[in-house]
Amino acid sequence: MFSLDLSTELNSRQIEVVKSTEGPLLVLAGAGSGKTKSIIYRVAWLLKQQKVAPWNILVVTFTNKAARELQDRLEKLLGYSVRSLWVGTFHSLCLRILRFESRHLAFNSNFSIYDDDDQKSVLKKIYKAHGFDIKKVPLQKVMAYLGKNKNKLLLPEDLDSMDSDVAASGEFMKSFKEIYRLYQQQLLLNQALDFDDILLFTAKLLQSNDEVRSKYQSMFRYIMIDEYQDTNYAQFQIIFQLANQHRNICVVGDDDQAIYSWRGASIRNILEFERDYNEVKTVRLEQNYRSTMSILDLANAVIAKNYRRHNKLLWSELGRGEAPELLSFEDETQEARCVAEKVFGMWKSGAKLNNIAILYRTNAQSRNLEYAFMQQKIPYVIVGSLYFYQRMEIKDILAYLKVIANPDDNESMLRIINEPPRGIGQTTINKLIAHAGKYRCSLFNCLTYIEQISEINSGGKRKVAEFAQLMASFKSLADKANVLEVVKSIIEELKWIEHYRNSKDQKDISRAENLIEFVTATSEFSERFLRENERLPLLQDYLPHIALQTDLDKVQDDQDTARLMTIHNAKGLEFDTIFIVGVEDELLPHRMSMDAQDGVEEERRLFYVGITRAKLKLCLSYVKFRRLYDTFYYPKPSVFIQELDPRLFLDGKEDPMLQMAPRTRPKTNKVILESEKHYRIGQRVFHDEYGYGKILNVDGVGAAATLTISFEKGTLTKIIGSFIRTDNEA
DNA sequence: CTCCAGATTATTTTT
DNA sequence: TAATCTGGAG
Repeated sequence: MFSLDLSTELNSRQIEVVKSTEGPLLVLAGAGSGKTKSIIYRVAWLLKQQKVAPWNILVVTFTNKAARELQDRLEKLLGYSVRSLWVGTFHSLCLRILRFESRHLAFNSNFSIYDDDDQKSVLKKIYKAHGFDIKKVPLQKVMAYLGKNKNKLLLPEDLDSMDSDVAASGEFMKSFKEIYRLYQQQLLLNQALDFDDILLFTAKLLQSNDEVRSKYQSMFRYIMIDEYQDTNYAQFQIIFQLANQHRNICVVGDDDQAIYSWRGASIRNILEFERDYNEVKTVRLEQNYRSTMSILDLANAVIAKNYRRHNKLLWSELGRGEAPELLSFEDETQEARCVAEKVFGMWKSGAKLNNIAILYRTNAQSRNLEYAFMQQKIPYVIVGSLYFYQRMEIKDILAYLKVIANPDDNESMLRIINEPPRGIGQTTINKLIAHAGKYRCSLFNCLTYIEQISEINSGGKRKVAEFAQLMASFKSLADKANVLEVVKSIIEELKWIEHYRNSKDQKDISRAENLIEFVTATSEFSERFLRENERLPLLQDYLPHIALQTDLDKVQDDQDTARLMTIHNAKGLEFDTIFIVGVEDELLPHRMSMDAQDGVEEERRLFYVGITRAKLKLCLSYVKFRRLYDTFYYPKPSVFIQELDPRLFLDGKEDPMLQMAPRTRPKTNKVILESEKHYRIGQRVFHDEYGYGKILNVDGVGAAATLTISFEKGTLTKIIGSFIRTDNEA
């Protein structure tokens, strides 16, 4: 008889997490404190000891990868597979609910899912059709606001009754509301949801429909949420609704690792869990099983400077270890070269490259590193830079699949109607769009009676008819055949591989390879689906799965290559050796986040996340000279370092840079000296006549510099530095 | 449709 | 600075 041996595997706090199954439980789990392990044992305990049925348990993770890993480790522990357990991301959970409950919605169950690119292209069409000015209503800002509002569960009609957002001026808000309304209308017409809608409509459905709510409430007797610090309001509401009957909700997280507030995540959720749910039991996991004490001392010292946090102190029994190193370099090139040399040295003395990671704040920083690694001939991979499913050719074939499953999806239809080129030109397409708009039908629908559309000339008609026939044949295949057959058939019929292979462009060659990889991925899905469900995987089974996949995260783990990535991407990972480069003011903390206290605190958490990835060795570095676009400047070491006791670092000797002695340097063209520099790109400034604005470019030095400034009232102009004021002067 | 030149824009991005 | 996007011309 299987029994769970908790005491040999877990510490007393972790056991408390496992056994406190009834009522709300808040687990404050520091970095590396074995929280995933605790969750896994908790699920196993519920299943084995409490005899809870697997379908009564819901575990929500933040990434597909984490979900898969959790499921795998659980099955390993139990020794058998538990299929009916609900393990997944918020989006996958919500997608399942929405598809199943579609009769309560304005969408049919085959709705498409739009990613950011699709979203952008829908918005652009709205701009064009309704004459919105991209200068006055920036697309970026609109997209950010769309997300913000949806994450707060605010639909266009909710905005009217509210006072407009303080940060946005009246005119922007007026246009935004209109665009938001039109955008939702467009999505409905296309039978599509964007990522935020998936959460939004699930939350709304659970709030408004008693029948649906109580069905899921009674189903989910035990709920566990990982990475609770990164949940947003919509996710909070979903969980709040689901947990309201049994109230056996366990949230696990670390407020110190909240680094996604700019995506709508609210640190409030974890800070105020105790207020949201009464009679909460709180368990702190502070013992770290990852890093040596000298690394944890640094981590503790860094994060202690934050105000808005639950107090925690990490400790481990792994010994003091080597003290973190703090290095300074002349410039980025030297920094990159030295990091590469160090990595090379470790590699030669037997270290595994896949135990080494180099972390940076912005993607742009990877270039120097890549170059240095290439020079040293060190194998490396950049983690998470290019997303497989975001590639052009992959999005193309996905668009085919989407249209076949959901004929109302005009957005995808427009993407493929002439891809690969089949002689259906813009003129014909415009006529089709006009016709579809006039008769309120989908483009797909128009294709089927193309002969009756008099505006289109006979050549166009013939081409369109051919295309319509092709799509019809795909559709009938998709109704009954394995999705793998559908994918293969599309690629073959369109002669896609040949099309790319015949091209002289190197990019097209790799596109052909990507298509083949897509077939492989489909085939893997098909096999697994057959095994688990004992029936043929249809297109409808594949699309929801694939829509939520971001990366084809396989290969990498086993290859012995050094890892380069942003600090954000390093979250949840661990390495023997960590380098963090560019630990400078205006880079970490990033200049764009330095205006607000909250922004700086989040940057500090980001730094903390980076530090706590290291198991044995940590090396931080900054440079004295850096280039930003066409401007040169002398950065200071990050405040996050300056505010620390230097003895936390190797040698502990005072770096001259850290004492901030005034430096004298030869004047070079375009170089802005620290002592003279008053203005930086992105800085917020004030002008008596124009009001507040943001510096777009700095030409020259000090008060005499010519500044290009975009003022919030809409003026864009060049001004001599002495005519404006900065916040520091105010 | 395709190509080129000028314009534009540059933080992070679990889904 | 440099990469990507856009629109107009051919």
